[in-house]
Amino acid sequence: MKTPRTRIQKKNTEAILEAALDVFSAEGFKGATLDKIAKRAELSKPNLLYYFPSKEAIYVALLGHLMDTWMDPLKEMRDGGDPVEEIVAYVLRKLEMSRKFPRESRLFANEIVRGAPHIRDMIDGPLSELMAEKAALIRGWVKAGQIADVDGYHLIFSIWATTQHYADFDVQVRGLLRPKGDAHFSDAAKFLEGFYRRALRPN
Amino acid sequence: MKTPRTRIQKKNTEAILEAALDVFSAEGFKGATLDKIAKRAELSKPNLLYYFPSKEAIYVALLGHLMDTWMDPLKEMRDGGDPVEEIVAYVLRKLEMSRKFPRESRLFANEIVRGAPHIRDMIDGPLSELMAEKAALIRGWVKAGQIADVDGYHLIFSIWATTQHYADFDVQVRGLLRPKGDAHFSDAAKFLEGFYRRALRPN
DNA sequence: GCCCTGGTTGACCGATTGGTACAATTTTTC
DNA sequence: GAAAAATTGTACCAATCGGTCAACCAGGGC
Repeated sequence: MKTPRTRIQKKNTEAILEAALDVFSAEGFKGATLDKIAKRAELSKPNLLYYFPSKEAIYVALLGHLMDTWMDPLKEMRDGGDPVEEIVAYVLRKLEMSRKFPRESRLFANEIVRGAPHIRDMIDGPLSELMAEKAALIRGWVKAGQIADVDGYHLIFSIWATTQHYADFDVQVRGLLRPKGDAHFSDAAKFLEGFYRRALRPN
Repeated sequence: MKTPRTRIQKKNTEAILEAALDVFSAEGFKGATLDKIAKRAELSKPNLLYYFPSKEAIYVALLGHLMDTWMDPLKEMRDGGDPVEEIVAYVLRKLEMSRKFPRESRLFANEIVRGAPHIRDMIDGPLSELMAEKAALIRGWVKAGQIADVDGYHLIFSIWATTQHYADFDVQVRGLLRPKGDAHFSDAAKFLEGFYRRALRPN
């Protein structure tokens, strides 16, 4: 279903993708069933397969749409003002993504844990290039003495890990922070901001 | 299968759990099948169900055995020498676990992402208590001015996230670090050690 | 030899699943 | 408003999966 031609097509494909995101992110690819997706989208199962050729096609459509928005925050980390603030801003942007799009984060996590069978070429291609570019940017900052001596790749890994943790391991975080209720995202922001600022401060 | 009574029982239950760890960690609970586990354990499917009452029982047995060893490194973080070194040592211990037991880490990640349906009581119980204890320990270090002002819970979350990332997202890490080959765990150790040391240094 | 207990298996079953056939219906187009 | 195209639900199929069952085997003690 590449170019929706009618209003009803657009509405239904959107409903399907929305429902599929719900189900796939909660149950994984194998755990999700077309019946569950159909029910949540308020469509019949054959109707799903009228808009998408297969279960896998729905999944791939979701992942494809996701990858771009997932890489955007990193693209915005540029050479400009204070490098430390630039990186901290990226951390907070990424954490905000975890807060606003936890389902997308879990879908992505699921795919990677399973060996990324559907997006391997994305990782080896566009993501790899973006990563190399930003790692080089960080290397430049290090050489200029503007931030502490860190490896760009592992710094970015640590940012991904710490921020996505709040989406992917949400149940654990909430379970352990229960007395504190629901305000843990702003606590996390405060912690990460201070943490990265101290760790990156030159000298 | 609580207490293996014969030699052959012990051998087979171990073979089953080993094979199940392989399959469950790679494909998730739903994605794993008894046939795959049986084949990898070189046993017949009914034979599996002679030793374990159900697929879920195998899974639960794995998780139960895992939780303890997973919490051990944190237990060892005690009040003693330099708090910064104590925390850094914990980070490296945890990273070493990711290197040596990636399947266990992925199994755990899978369970949590899915909402931890089988180990929720473990999280709300023993893990919660351990976490509270260690968070209090960290709070003490902060109040004594021995480490920077950080929240204990979020510090521990960040350690879990950064270290487990190398096991759970192994495919992505390897894909992006490809030119560097396989030695990325020692690079990660160096990065994390410097990172946490700088971020935790008092003042 | 014989038995007995632990261990093993091929054949099978019911439930679920992804996907299809097709007729019925609605919407668009002229 | 009728023909054409797009959309939708009912019934169904083949494959797969977790689990069962009755029969069978191994080998040590008598």
